[in-house]
Amino acid sequence: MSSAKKDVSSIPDTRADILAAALAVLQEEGHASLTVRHVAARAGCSTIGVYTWFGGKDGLVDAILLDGFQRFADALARARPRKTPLGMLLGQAMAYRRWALDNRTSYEVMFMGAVPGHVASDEIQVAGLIAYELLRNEVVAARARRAIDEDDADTVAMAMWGLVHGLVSLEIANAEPKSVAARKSFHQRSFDVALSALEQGLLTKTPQRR
Amino acid sequence: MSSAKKDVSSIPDTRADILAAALAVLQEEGHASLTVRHVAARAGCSTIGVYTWFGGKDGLVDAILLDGFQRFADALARARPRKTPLGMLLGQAMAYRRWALDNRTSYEVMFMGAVPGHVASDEIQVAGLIAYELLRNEVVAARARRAIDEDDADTVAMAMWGLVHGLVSLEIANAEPKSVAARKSFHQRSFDVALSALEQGLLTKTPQRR
DNA sequence: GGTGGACCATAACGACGTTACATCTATAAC
DNA sequence: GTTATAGATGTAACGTCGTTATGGTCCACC
Repeated sequence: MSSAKKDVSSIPDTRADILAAALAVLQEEGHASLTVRHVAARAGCSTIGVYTWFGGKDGLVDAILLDGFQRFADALARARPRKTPLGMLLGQAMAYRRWALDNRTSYEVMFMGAVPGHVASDEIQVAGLIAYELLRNEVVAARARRAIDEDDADTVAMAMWGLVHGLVSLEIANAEPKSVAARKSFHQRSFDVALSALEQGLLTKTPQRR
Repeated sequence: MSSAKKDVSSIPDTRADILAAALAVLQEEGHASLTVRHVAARAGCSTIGVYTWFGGKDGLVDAILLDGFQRFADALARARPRKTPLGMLLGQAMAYRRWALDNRTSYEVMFMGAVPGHVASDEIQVAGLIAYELLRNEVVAARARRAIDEDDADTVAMAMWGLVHGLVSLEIANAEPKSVAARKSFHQRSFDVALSALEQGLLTKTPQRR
């Protein structure tokens, strides 16, 4: 701005700066500090930059979500391979929890509605489904090898997702930063028990009526 | 205010008026409209009333939460009795989902952080644990009758709660008001499958290591 | 040189939670 | 009956939020 003129390699500067600043704010200061003014100041521009490049705060958060979903899907896709189809499924569940705990602020924004008034655009909702597709594919694979005895893959995938999401979001919501290791191992254990139970249960045909 | 003087029976008026107005706003207009000014106007007083009787918006939301947790615990306690201990447990899970879907806005405030900056007071967090205790009691009862083969009741209760909360919050988050009945039955089915699978799994000792 | 458009800073708007200040009311003391 | 004290309340304001109207700067193109 004041010193040298921008060189050629940094023409589309401001947009990237703002997004980087927003991600940094989110990670270092939490969602409460994710304001247009603050992000703009950290990016070294005026608030208007957010409106020029993202259309407003909603657009900025959408960009944050897109980034988050991509990193999340990458983490799931890189889950350690297992020998059995059910093992693959459980491996994804563990990768899910691991990523969520390692990326709390992102997870909270992506799946726990941490940004107050935000409603995700259609495009972003589609991006969010990519991770679900990864899970669903493992269900289909497991079913093809008769490791799961339930007709509808979406039903099983949703059951799985709900279990994992629920436990993880309870764990994150309960998180006092100073919490003892005991709390962590408790959540870890609940997670393992729930997953094992689900694994056992998925091996048998589930009754239609209760 | 203008007409007749308040009669003796309505001395502690304003506090109840404000709380009722807040609950009405929440149910009829959603969390976005839950502002101090709006609630006060609906209660027929100035914004200062919220500060006099609740200490601020946080206190008002705490009162809303307290009301919600009580109604929620009542609903769980009134879950239809079943014959088996595991049946009782599953009955509570169903009552949980039923209440959450019938009281979406309350559930969103109570368990999904729908009110932006709100941090629940310690007292409220304790109130929230009452519902958990109901669930935990059923787990203990089931274990006493050897219907569950897992040592730690908290672990099982948390697994159960996580499953139910996760599925319900996904169902609520997905809720387009105009959504078709197909979506509902899909969630219903996922819920049943997950619950049945968990039921099967809880009948057997879960492995410690994976 | 002139022109149009993309980008941006300043300052403002309305709404939010909150609070300082003055007023009003009701009860207690004399 | 008068006065004093404490609590409840209304008005208006402060600071912050997302957002926008206004106007200026810079650059490609004719």
